[in-house]
Amino acid sequence: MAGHYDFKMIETKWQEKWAITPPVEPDKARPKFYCLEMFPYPSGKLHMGHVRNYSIGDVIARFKTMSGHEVLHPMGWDAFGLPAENAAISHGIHPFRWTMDNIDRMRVQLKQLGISYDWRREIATCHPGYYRWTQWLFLQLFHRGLAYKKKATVNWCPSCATVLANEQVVGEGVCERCKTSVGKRELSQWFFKITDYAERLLSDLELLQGWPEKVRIMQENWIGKSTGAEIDFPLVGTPDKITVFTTRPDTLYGVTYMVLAPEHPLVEKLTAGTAGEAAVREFAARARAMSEMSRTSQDGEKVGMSTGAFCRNPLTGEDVPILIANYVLLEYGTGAVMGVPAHDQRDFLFARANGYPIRVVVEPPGAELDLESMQEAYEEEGVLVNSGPFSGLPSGEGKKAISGHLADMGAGRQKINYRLRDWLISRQRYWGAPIPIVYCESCGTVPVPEAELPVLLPMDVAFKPTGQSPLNDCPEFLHTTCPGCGGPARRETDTMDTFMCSSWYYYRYTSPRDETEAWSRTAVDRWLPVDQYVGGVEHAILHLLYSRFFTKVLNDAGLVSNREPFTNLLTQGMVLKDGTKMSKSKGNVVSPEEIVDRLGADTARLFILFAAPPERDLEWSDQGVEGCYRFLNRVYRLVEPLAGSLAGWTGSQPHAAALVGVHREIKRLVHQTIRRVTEDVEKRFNFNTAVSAVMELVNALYQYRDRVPEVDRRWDLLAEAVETLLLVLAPFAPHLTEELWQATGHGASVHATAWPRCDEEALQEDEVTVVVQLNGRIKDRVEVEAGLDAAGLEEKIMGLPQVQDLLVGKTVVKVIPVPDKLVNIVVR
RNA sequence: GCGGGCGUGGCGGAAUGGCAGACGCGCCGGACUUAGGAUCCGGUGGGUAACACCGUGUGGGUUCAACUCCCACCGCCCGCACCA
Repeated sequence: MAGHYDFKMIETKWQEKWAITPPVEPDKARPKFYCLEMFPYPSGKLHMGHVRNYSIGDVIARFKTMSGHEVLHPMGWDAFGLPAENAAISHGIHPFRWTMDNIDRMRVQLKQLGISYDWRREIATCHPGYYRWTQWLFLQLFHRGLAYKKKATVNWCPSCATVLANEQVVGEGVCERCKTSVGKRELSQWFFKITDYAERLLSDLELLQGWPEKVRIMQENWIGKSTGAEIDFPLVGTPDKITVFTTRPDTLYGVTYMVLAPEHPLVEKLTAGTAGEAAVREFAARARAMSEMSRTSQDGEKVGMSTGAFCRNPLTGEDVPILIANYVLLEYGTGAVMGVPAHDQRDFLFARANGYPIRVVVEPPGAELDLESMQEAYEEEGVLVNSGPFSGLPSGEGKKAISGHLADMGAGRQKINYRLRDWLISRQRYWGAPIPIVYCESCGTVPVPEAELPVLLPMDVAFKPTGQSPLNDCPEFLHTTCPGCGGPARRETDTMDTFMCSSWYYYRYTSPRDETEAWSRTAVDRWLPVDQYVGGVEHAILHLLYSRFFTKVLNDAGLVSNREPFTNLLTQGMVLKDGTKMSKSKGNVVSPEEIVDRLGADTARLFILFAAPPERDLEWSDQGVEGCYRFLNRVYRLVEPLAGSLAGWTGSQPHAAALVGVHREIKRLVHQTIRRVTEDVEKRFNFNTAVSAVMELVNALYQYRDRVPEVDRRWDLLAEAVETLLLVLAPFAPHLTEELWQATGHGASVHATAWPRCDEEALQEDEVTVVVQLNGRIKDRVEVEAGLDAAGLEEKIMGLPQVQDLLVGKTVVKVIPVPDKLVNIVVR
């Protein structure tokens, strides 16, 4: 395409130069800035979401560098995981080979984008030099009592043939990765006690003021703290009891039945040998099957049946029937609920449908509830009634009084419950970090000593879709000796959830090649916490919560100094095409490779930053990309022909006071642009408006060039303007700006040059346009001297003849002057 | 159901309570040209001959002044979803 700049030549040239001589070298004297983007899974190809993620990160990193920071900006690969193993099963390629080939391809693509990564720090989680430390971390948790193995009913994805953590079951009970409906299995698995940290993970959210509120709220809801009491209901006729968790001990007098989850262990005991045993068992089986299916298909219908047994209300001494019902979950609280139909909507629906009595014990202040006409449970605060000695108390006080009384009786206690479950980290798959544990007949479960790490993943294994780790079929791996007694032992064959590998990688970047420790304490203390983290909101819970958990454990262990890993978080929106997410099946995928090849990396980056603010979803537009390409060409055509003339004027900054007319206006616009771009990048992350500010400057410079005769041009001014243009555009379009920077006579890299400073004096205006309003409606615009105070402005405007004309026949009620902006005259 | 977000030209999007629609795309016109799907210049919310006037999802409210703040509602998107 004639007349277009040769982006291919320029981009290749600078990428090669920067690879040999990085434009910016480390400088410990500068304040640090750790800029991190979520590392990708090496699927084989970059997609537009990656381009967006890394373009945003690169603008921030380059801007911070130019603003005087020493910036850590690393990249790596989240390289363990299922797709590699599935490729092995279906195509016979070894996961290692598949992953490494993908990494090689994607690295090339990333380099073609010109992102300013420090490639010397590149890591891959599947490298033994990395996963050795993932295993070491497992041991740290193990030794602190935070890793344990237990038999449990766990989420099982039949398609991935492995277990999943609760966090990996999404939507209507489907697998986070493959969207297959998740089932249950009874398995002995390794867990991390993240629940020990529930309270701190919750309360420390307050420290994360640099995170989007949305993400903090999502984590808060996920942790799901609820405060209440546990209450014991003795079983009639046996020494056993049923314990319930409730947030409403004030409604204890309203209990008309007790409900157990169908899977509750007491159910068997209560019904053994009774006439209803078979029926109950059948119901429980059916409920279990139903809960495995989509929960929403039940449409919230509440069904249950009696066990025939009774328990005793500890306060009233009343015997209440024990039921089982599908709406009680074994996993939450104690798996048992006291039924208070008058004050809990679920109990209400269940009681109404199944004919259980409803007893009102809380009434709204100054009103009475009528059982007959009640359409729903009354769940609000109120005054206790029908509650023995507690009647008359407001429900808040009733809560305290009743729990206090129960505590005195030994029948209840304060209790805080969390929705958060422990993190299941075992995976029955090959392509992950082996769990460093061996099982010995005489010593039991034995951790592999640190000195023996890494537990290497054997390369020569068979890949079969069995639902068992291929490591089970690998005798060399399986059989080992016990580190304790030296006797024969068997290795753990499960590998770790890949989220474990990605929960600590940002520490490893600080000392990526260290072979003696996971990280150097000095390096971690220098760089952590991450100052800016950028990534998709889809990681709001899983990755970010796990990383916070790890950081707290490491902090407790004295291994890091920071309490939180990521100070500021930017969650970018998705890249859409035709209103929906790009996907192969919809055929609306735009390949970054093709865009870079056809229009260049600078264009691709610029468009993706310009098309929308970062948090919002971005609609891909082929024409919009062309527009950005045109803009960069405009920059090139503006600067390149002037380059020779400008070369002699580098660094010149004509004083604003020495300029008049159009020259002065250009000077002002140059500095307005500096101010706008700086604020948009630094404070608001509004890269779209930053780019538009630069576009306005370019438009103005074209006008200046075309309208000011060559003899009248101020070359010193033009040089300042072009320098500024290149500097503020550099983080967005690093290659073109570097090319033009060199062409205009600069020696050092534009990326190593200091960010321009806004000269306040240059912003000064002599005259401003003031809007004249009548009752808020615009009637006129007037040029007045800048800086007039309110009184001066009012006097000036009211004295104008055209303003007086507007006021003929009207009475001025009030005048509101806003200096340098407007005057609103209120008339009748 | 609960929690969060978003509704502005033909489109993507701008607007510390103070000139709605910056910037870009598209479209229209002009210049240059053998040519233009290159480039440059101008125009472009609706409405009108021109004014007036009407315009930020809908209806209220606060204010001298509301896209912006408050209340109610409608629509779309995201998260959680029988959490006791």
